[in-house]
Amino acid sequence: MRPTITDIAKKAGVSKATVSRVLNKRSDGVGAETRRRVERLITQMDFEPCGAARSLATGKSRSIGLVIPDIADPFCPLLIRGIEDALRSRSYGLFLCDSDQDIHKEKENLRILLEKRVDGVILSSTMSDCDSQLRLLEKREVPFVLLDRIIEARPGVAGVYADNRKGARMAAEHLLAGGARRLLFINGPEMLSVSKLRRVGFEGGCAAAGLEPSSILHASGDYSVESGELAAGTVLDAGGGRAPFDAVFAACDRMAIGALRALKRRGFDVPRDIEVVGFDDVEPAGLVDPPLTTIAQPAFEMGRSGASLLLRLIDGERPRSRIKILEPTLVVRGTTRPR
Amino acid sequence: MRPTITDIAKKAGVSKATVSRVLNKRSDGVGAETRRRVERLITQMDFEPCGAARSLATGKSRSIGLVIPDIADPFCPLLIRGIEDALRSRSYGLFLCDSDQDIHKEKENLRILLEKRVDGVILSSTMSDCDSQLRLLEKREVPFVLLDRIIEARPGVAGVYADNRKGARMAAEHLLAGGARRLLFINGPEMLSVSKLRRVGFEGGCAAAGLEPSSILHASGDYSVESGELAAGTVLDAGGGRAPFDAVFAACDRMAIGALRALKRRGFDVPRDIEVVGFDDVEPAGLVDPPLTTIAQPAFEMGRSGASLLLRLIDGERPRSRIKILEPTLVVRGTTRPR
DNA sequence: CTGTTAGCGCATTCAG
DNA sequence: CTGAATGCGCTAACAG
Repeated sequence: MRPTITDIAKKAGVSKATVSRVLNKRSDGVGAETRRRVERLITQMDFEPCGAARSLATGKSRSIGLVIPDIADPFCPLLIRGIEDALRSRSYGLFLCDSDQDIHKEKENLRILLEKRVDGVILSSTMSDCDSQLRLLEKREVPFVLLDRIIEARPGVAGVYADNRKGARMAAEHLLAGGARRLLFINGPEMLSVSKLRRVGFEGGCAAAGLEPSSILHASGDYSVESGELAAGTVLDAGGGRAPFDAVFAACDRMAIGALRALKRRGFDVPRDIEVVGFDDVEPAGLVDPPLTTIAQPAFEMGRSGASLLLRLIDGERPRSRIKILEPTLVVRGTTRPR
Repeated sequence: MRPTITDIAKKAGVSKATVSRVLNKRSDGVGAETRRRVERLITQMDFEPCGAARSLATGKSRSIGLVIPDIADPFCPLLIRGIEDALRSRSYGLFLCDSDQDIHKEKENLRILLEKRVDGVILSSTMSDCDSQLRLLEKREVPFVLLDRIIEARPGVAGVYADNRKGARMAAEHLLAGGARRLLFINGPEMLSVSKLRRVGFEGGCAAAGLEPSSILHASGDYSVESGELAAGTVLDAGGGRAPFDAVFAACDRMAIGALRALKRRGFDVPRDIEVVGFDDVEPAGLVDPPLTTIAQPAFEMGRSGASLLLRLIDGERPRSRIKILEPTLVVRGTTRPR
């Protein structure tokens, strides 16, 4: 059987309370000699305190939950890395839930997390226009922070995001600076705040440069490579032999990679004939040929600061700024010409 | 405050025991009328049982732990998908731990999981020649299954793997069938069982075709793109203008992609001049140009069956076969010529 | 500095 | 079919 605090106490000839004290590293209340004796026993029997019992007694579980839309998205691992980095020092556990882009599974996952009595939740939601998940969390008074994805009905809640508007604007500016005037914009599902913001930013960037936003060609995909290829391919094929655009901006790298493929398959030279810019800067972006010029999101940092914000909320702090906007950066690679 | 079983019991005018019975869906012991009343209250107050209390009372936590070497490896998400798939139906929680390729962090993670009192552990270990982690688990009698990575000192423990030897042999056969005779083999760290097996398989495949294994050029990397590029580049540059090999097999896709890049940068035409085969079949493999021919591992299935095997062990079953070997498949894409 | 006591929320006997 | 009692392992007052 696993040793319990009682076993240790007996063997050490002290009370459970004393063992508990050394376990929790309380500096006061235990004599140096006693402490050493107990500590020795603890490592000797290699006793590990029962999290469940602790949790029951203290009301905190020392674990948090992470709910993400799709772990297969290469953006996620970076977030998780950042989260783990922030958690490690505090030795918190991380419950991972993939909601598979399904709002029902998302709620179901949240329920499970509540049962597990996680101390807090990091939520990267599948939907922008639904806040019933949040009500659940609030009702239970479980601290949470939104990551990457905004929930529009709740502008004030804690969250960490990239500046999507700005990033998209940077993409527009970069393309325009290269001389492109006929643009194709492949956006993700508009039910995601992220998509909307990127559209607004991109159109804004164009407008600022005197380009009629209505002149922009629009297409949309679901953030997959295939959808990007399909979107670009469709527009291309509708245009007969000549391409109806000379640059494309896709709202994520995967779709940009799809577009790149569509272009190459039809014999266009990227970046000479047509330029391509993506968004995210996930691993595959640097691997395709030519390597993708893209707007990089600081994913690791996003995860890290999201988790540390959550930890602060859990600790009962009331940080002045509960919302953190991270700066995207333009990473120029091979799908745009040198300026 | 969160409602407890006691609150429900009071409001329903029954005892806690009765509420507990309906909570656990015990078919016997509760009248239909009473049951309905309690159920209504439960959803009305939307009460969720406290996992910690349950765990303490029953000795099981309804959650398992997953320890992986590096979540940034694109192979992981697929595993996790499979695991979640198997877990979902049983509504188990999943604790995720990334050990960052560090055996000490791996043990540390295991400790945390033990404290959390997970019902079982899925371990994809960072090292092949170390089994002290396993002793910890065994001492605590926590069921576990190994995933993807073998621990050599423990041939008998439960695990799910791909047939690495066979996969590598298939790679050799494919390359040889294409007429290649001068081979470069870029392997991963030999401290990983997976690497050893792939080497044995590859050399075996060559030998079977009458190719002296000693004639194979060897290089090694750490499973990263950069290391693959470096390895291939070094051999290439040592060979002067002409390549000292006409085909390369890398022990993982990332290194193969790196090799591909090294080749292209030096002006070699893949697959005309030199052929390349990878291993894993992760997402980037299909994205590079030309798309990578590779040996696919059934990662999702690996995760799924690993998790369901673990679940069976947790349930106290003694499955006849505690080891499952999955079949790899050859995926022919663009880095090898048509046969 | 240390021990005693009383729960935390639930499952599980055992009675009725 | 239902209730009362007990304990899971630990922490947190409160005494001494």
